[in-house]
Amino acid sequence: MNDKEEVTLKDIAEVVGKSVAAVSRALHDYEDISLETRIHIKQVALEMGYTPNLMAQRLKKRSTDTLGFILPVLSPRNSDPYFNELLVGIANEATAQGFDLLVSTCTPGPEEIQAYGRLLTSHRVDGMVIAQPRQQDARINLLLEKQIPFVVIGTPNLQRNFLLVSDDATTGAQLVVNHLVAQGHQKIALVNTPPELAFSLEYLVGLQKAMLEAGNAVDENYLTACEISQKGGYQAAQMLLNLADPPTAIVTADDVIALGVMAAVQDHGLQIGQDIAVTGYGDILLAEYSQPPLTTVQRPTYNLGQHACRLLIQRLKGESVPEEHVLFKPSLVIRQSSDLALWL
Amino acid sequence: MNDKEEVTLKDIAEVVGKSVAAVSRALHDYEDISLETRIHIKQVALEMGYTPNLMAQRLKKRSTDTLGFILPVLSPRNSDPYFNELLVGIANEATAQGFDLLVSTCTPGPEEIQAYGRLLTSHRVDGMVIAQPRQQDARINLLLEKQIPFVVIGTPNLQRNFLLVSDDATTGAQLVVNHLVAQGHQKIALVNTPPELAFSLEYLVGLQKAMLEAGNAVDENYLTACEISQKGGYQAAQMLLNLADPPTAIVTADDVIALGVMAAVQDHGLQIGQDIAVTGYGDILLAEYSQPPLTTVQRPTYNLGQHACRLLIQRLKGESVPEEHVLFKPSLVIRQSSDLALWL
DNA sequence: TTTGACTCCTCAAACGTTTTAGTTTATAAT
DNA sequence: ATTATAAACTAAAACGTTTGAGGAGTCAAA
Repeated sequence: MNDKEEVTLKDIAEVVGKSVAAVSRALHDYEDISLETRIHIKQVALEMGYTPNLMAQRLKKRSTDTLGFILPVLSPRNSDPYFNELLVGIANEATAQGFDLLVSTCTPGPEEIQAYGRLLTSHRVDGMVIAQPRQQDARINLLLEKQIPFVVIGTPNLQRNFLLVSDDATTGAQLVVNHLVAQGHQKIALVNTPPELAFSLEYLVGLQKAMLEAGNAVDENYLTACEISQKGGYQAAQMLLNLADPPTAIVTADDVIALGVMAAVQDHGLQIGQDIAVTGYGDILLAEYSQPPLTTVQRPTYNLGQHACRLLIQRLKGESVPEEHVLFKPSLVIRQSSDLALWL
Repeated sequence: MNDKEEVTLKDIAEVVGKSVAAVSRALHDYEDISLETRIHIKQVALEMGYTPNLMAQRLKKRSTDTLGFILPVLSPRNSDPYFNELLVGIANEATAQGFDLLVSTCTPGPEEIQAYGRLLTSHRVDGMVIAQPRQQDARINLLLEKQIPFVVIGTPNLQRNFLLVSDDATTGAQLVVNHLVAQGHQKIALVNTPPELAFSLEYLVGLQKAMLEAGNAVDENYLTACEISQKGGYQAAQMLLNLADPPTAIVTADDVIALGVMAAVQDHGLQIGQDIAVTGYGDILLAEYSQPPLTTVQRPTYNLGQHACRLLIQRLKGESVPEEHVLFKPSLVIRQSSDLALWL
């Protein structure tokens, strides 16, 4: 009846006529409580609708069974589908393992590190998930310094001792370039993600490597970058298309950018996939339904999140983590934005 | 040096030679501690790098300053941009107000209610944010029954005593239909969201009302619905286009659905915006960059999340909440998918 | 000298657990 | 009759904080 009164161990203890300690031990299946009593206590606990007070447990155990994840947000409206899929992967795995997930947002920049500090302070979380690492990542330094367990979801070009789950951007870029070269393209331009991202370097390396192997020169004017948004892609593409000698293919380092590029190309009066090829990276759901459908590199985003979370929890539980670095291989998804043969 | 040792009130008390109680009171600016002492204690606390142990505070205060939000996820890959924008709005506001946000995921269905139960149990969160309410919403019943504070982000057609922030789908639908009628359309079809959503009913009502006012008959065959995904929209559109007397305009209740519809229309060899009009709802970022740009109803998603969060926190803090229901007015964004004049 | 008021502080309980170090009782071995 | 062993439990401390009640000291008024 008395809905608002929480049932505590003490209440149970009174009912069964045992000590609080006995009740606690019984519920945790300690062998030094007789089986009979254990069963009885559990029964009573169930009947009384007992649920342990998490805060008390956490205070005592000095751990929170909670992970933290900070969503980088460029602007209120702008949120990358990549992070959502990642978030779902992380959240699902955390839930499956009985962990809570604390999500915060912040715009990348100087205050970002404060947001992290806030979360790390006061035993709010046991560990953190870091996405989209940068070349010099203050967040990683902070976590290393504070000795908070964490896992990074990013690219393998980070050499440090921490858990890392990544896709292989270099290979991804090579797959794209090889495909375009096979389609007869020589004038291949790049719209990369911002240079401070660890990803960007790797993608650029892959592109250059593949171009070199194909005996294709890399035109400096063709190498651009922009923030990860349609707008950024749109503007970058405009620039490329206005060059004296415009490219015949535009490789982008992100599907969201590619969508912007495609809009610019179309506004320029060109036919995507016929006059000019466009490719993306990530294979977000929209890639398949864009007009025309976008050739892109499939990144196992959900699995990245899931696996990262799993690794982090393993480490938190003190289990030995089999591999510190896990690398997912990308694959190319060829659609009409880059393949003439598909237009028939 | 001793990095891992947390500074506690006791440590400070020893240093300043006062009691733990005095330190606690000083840090909370109690008047019964002399100003001098207060300043001194705060100074020392700062120097020692004291941060309160949140779990201890929460245990004592019996509140967590944490909100819960459960992301409905149709499938691992499929996550609606709407929820992300909502999430960002909620998370930003929560952070701004010093609240934590616990995010969980679940697929709508029978186990969903367990996910909610898990979060509500054990003082994990002080309040919940519910999005995308349904006609008979078990979640809302659960929360009412358990007497947990919550806010619903949805549509105003829910008559109950709880905090509610909503956009006006009925008006949104009317705006769309009026626009299409003005464009000369008579054969207007609807691809609605699933009927169990509170939103769907309201959208349908708006559409019917506007049609009636325009003296337009509503053809039963034109009224369809599907899950919120491109695929769903694609299939629904295929059906509509294969009718003996296909519509000249397809109104959808969600931008994501609209993107699928557009793909189907194009695969059908029709020119969107010229042969047939397509509209969406939500004005997600992609709507502007789709090909052609999508006419849609602008929903202030970020603000919905932000405002809902603000209301909930107000209630949790015991402040009186000015209005129980807040209604945001939608506006129509006309783009080429529905307006011939824009094609010149 | 008592009384009261005021200032500045301390005591100790409380929040709900978990866990260490026992205690009690019964039974078995010496 | 003593001692060891085991089984089934309990008392109490601990986690770090907050808070109501109260105490010591000072000062002024009666």
